[in-house]
Amino acid sequence: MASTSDGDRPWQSYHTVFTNAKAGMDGVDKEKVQKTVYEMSKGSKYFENEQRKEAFIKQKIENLRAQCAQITANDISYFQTIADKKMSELEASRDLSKIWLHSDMDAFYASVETLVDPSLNGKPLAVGSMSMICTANYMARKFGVRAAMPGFIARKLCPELIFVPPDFKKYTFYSELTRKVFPKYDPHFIATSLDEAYINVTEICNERGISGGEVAEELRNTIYEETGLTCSVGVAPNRLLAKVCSDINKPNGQFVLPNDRRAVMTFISSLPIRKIGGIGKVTESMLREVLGISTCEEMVHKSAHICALFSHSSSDFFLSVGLGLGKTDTPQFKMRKSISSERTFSATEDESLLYQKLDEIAETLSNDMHKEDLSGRTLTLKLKTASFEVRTRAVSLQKYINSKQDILSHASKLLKAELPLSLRLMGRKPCLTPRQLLNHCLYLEQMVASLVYMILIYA
DNA sequence: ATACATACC
DNA sequence: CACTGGTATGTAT
Repeated sequence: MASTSDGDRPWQSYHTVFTNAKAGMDGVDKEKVQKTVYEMSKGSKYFENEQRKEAFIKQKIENLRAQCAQITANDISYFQTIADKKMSELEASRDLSKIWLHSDMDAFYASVETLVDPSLNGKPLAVGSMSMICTANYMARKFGVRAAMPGFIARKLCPELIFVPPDFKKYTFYSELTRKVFPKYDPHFIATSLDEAYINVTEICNERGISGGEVAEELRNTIYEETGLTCSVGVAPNRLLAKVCSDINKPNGQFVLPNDRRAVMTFISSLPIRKIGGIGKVTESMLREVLGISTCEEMVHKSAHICALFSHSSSDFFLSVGLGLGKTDTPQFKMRKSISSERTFSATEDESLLYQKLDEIAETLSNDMHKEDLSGRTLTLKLKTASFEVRTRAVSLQKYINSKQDILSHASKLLKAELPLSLRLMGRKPCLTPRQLLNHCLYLEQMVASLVYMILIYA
């Protein structure tokens, strides 16, 4: 376990997400990046909060381990029966008749900025600020700079790094250009963000008698002609696998996984679970440290343990991943379930300033809701303290609301109720720790059933 | 229904 | 100096 002591290399135990294998990060000196990120973060409030979160996750893993140790041979045979039944049901649902593309623009925001200002060409570029980077171009990634990294750390890793502030109008414009291409291949394509989409090309392939790979080639060329931007594409029998595939030959590349069960199983057999959308840092650690699972195939090997330790929805998901399954249908209509607005500002203990911030957020939220003719009846206030601790407080109302005044009055009540509480929490160390609120955010949430009601009112 | 955590871009 | 913002979903109570 402890083959190296943290005393010698403390940065090794700081589990940032910044050193994961990611497209364009091949030749990066991970040790150096890890060390720099650690050095820049250590001692900060943010860092301390991360340590707290890590300790919590470690505890969760310990609990799971203990649970795992209690499982008897009898239990295992019982859960193996459950797992086998689940897997045969899943297997029966396997659909290899569809060909899905996942299209993913390469370093999208950075590429758009370079397209608009060619003088940026050939330079390491980050879109974002000293606080946060949205996207880094491939040259910057060579230094370990990447999305979700704070800019001041990125500049340490790459002093030449050029920063460009985000301009979502531009990205939306180019996103719309790409979205004019997709319908030629699938009128019901699914856009998941400004730079990503799923395209069902089954019919086009049949009509024109060409392969998914050929469609992908053509689509990438068309997107380049229409936008001047490159993208990468994955081709696979389902959306989950197509997404994994689009990352394989990034940038400006594609990868085809044929519609063949053997090919899928071979692909899955060595695929690290972290490559799967929905399996992040925490889930990866849990599965690896409790059950020794690191590849998708091992989900099947440990299926009994998975069913014994995890909920139905989790175990169903893990087993389907182990079998290389994913969604193959096009959901008819995706309705939004929530709308939110949040803003980070420098920590303050001034209550009138907090109410002023709340006012601004309520205004933004109300405007956003009116744009889409939405209203909701569950309002959530989100607060982040100066120590990065996040709290949420919610109320469900009798009526649906969307006016600034309604939002503000209910949110203010929620905030008011918190202010003495944060004072009490800090009560142990009087004067020294003011009730600072770094950040507060406002959510208006809508229940699924409520949305139907809303449409009746507003549509 | 509420609170909190995880994940994705 | 400086660690986002928007949405969905899972887990626990």
